[in-house]
Amino acid sequence: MIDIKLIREKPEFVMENLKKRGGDPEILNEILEIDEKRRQLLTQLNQLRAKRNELSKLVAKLKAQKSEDVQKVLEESKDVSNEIKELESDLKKIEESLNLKLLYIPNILDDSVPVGEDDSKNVEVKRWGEPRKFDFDPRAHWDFAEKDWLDFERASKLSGSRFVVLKNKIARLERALINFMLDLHTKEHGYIEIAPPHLVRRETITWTGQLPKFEEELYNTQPDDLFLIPTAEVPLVALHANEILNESDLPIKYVAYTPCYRREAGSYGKDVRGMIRQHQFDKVELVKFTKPEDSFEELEKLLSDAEEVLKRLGLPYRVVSLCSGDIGFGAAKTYDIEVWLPSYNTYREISSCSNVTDFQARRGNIRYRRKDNKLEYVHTLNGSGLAVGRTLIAIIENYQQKDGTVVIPEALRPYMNGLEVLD
RNA sequence: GGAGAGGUGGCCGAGUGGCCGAAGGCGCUUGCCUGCUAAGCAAGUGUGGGUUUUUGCCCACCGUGGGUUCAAAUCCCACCCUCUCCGCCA
Repeated sequence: MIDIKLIREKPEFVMENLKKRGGDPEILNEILEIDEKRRQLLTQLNQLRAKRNELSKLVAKLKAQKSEDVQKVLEESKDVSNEIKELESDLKKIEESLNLKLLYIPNILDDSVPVGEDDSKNVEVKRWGEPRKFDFDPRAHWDFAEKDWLDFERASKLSGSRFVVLKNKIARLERALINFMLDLHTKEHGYIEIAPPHLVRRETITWTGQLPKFEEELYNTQPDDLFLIPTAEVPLVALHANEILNESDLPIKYVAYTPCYRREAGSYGKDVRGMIRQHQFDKVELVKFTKPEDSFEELEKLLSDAEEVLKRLGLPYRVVSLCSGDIGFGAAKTYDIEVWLPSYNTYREISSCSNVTDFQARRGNIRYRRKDNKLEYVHTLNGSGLAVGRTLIAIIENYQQKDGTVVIPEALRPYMNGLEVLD
């Protein structure tokens, strides 16, 4: 949620921002119109309420004096009260419609975000590592299904398309990856490990921005109206909703491993082969709460914490800064980390690191008290560190050998009981 | 699922119709005091909104939404949430 005052005071700025994202700026005019109406009504209402308060005091006073004028004042006050009731009901409707519209406005972009319509305008920031040259035809990860590692057929028997069953040593490698990532971020990067709920309330997921706009992307459970989390970002950010944090506690850094559940509505036909795009995937997520003045610096650190995972695994990657048309709804700035995948002969997203500034803090009312006792919204940041399923794919594809076996990256061997090769 | 208790400011907690935006305590800020720290003393300290050039003025907020009343933290109704005990259960 962005500040209504910003829309009121700099409408052309907010409009420009919306255009850069490819949104329709007309909604802003609607908001301004409703806001104007709201303030008029509020002024009128406040005057009436002031009058009622005054008359009520007068009643108390006259009653104490046993004055005969009481009856007249009571009647007048009753009239005022009725008028107030009507205006209050009008105001409520107006505020509901205003709030709903505000929930659909995306965050303000940082100046450094490249302007462009789609992912072709994303800007590469850096590269690390060299894509390996194969002296044989490398297999795509789904070709390893025949080794009885990945079972797509049985998965679809159980759950439909976009699910996979991991078997044997690959299942174990997945578990090793999770532990490796959690250990790295907790022991070396200073994150606190959290094991959050995977089902959350409608309210919770509104705080973080996935609702109301992206409901069709989420799995909803009935009859309790709980949502399966699409990312651990949701419960991690919501941990401090409606709280006032201490300045001295910031930045707060959390890491959590969870499965993520996404309906992937609107991505029909995309990445149908293999396990690149699944309805359920494992992810280790990083979340930070920071002071506003620190958030962009913390984004760079968050990015580097995520990059470190790929460096230790020896997987070549590049970092791109997402352009205005490709960046997410709540983000002010986003870096994607893309890992080299031989099967696609290109880099594919494996992590997304964003500074959400005060967008979620406003929605979830997450503030902190400065030394001068003033309250201020924190900034929230999130990033994958990393998407585990895609990391698994990257390892299989990048570390495969001619005989169909896969070398285990050294950093993972302690988590695999010293095993060096998957066969 | 059954029975009960409860949701008040950053925290704890008092408050059953007007004198309550709310006692008291803790915490925090500032000043004094003190070799240092701690303690002590004094003052200050809720949030949000509208309006205003400023000082200010006004309004709302005691889980949420309705209702009763001239007037609601306080009375009534519904809902949400938390806790305790019992049952069931990994």
